[in-house]
Amino acid sequence: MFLGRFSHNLDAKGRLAIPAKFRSELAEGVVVTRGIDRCLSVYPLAAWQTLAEKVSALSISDPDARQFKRMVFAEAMDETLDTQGRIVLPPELRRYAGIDREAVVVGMNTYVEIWEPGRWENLSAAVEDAGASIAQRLADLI
Amino acid sequence: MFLGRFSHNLDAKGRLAIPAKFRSELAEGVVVTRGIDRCLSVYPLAAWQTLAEKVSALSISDPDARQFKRMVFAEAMDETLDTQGRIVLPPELRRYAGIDREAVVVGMNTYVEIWEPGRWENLSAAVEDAGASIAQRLADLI
DNA sequence: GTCGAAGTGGGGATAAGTGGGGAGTTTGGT
DNA sequence: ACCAAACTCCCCACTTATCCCCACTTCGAC
Repeated sequence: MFLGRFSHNLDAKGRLAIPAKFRSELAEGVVVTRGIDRCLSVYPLAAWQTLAEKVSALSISDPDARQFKRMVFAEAMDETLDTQGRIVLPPELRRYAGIDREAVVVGMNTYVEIWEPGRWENLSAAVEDAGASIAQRLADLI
Repeated sequence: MFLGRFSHNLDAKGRLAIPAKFRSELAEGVVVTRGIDRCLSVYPLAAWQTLAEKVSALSISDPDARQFKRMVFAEAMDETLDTQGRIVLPPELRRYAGIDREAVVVGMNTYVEIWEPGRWENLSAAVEDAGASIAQRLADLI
């Protein structure tokens, strides 16, 4: 269960410290890949594997499905936390998310998202204004 | 589990270094053959055998199936990694994929694809804007 | 204030990618 | 049958990147 928001810095080698609270659930390994809205998604290994099976099972004869498959697997990286609880963000993924030195690490219950601070600011500001209506729309789900 | 995208160079002898992360899963031997969309496919030996059975079982009376069968088996090469973790790409397969000096090695979860860099660029540029929808589709699978 | 845990930063050992030399085999021609 | 050319495969060497480890700093708790 990943909860909370943390601001951490990348070092010169592109390493990002994972919040200590998250580490035990990610100790088996993680998969980092592109997320929605230009963030990065970090999945615990077990969660990724169920996801990967579904993607792998897609028809090979459908060109769209082939392309989808390629992007999912080619842009994903599997890693393990280093002894300090950090992961390396490869340059391609940093570019995709616009992350330079600072990053926001966000718990999303079953997985973790990583954001460029400015982008995170914009989105959460937008949500605050629209908060009432969004909440109203989604309240029925509870 | 093959994940990620790597740019490697062929040497003058047509050898290609397999990313170190992939080697343990390919140590038993590999089969290199023509892939879809003018790339090359590299299968671990065990995965190839199950694939070969399926292709073998295709109807011999269907002309398309016969032709597919020929393409798969006639152009396939079985190899083992050399002591440096490299494989040789035979000239016919290089010509098929348009590979000269550089190549992109792509993890596809259960197997590996090898691309000419320009061709890979084109394909990924085509879906670059679709990146968000890919992530969306991925999210829906969770 | 002190202690401990967490975040941050860098040095050095180790492995990976790349390139080339050379022994042993095969191939094809004379 | 012999030789020469081509090929394969193993080994060595160099450069670069990766990872592990150690050390400093900051922050919160007691």
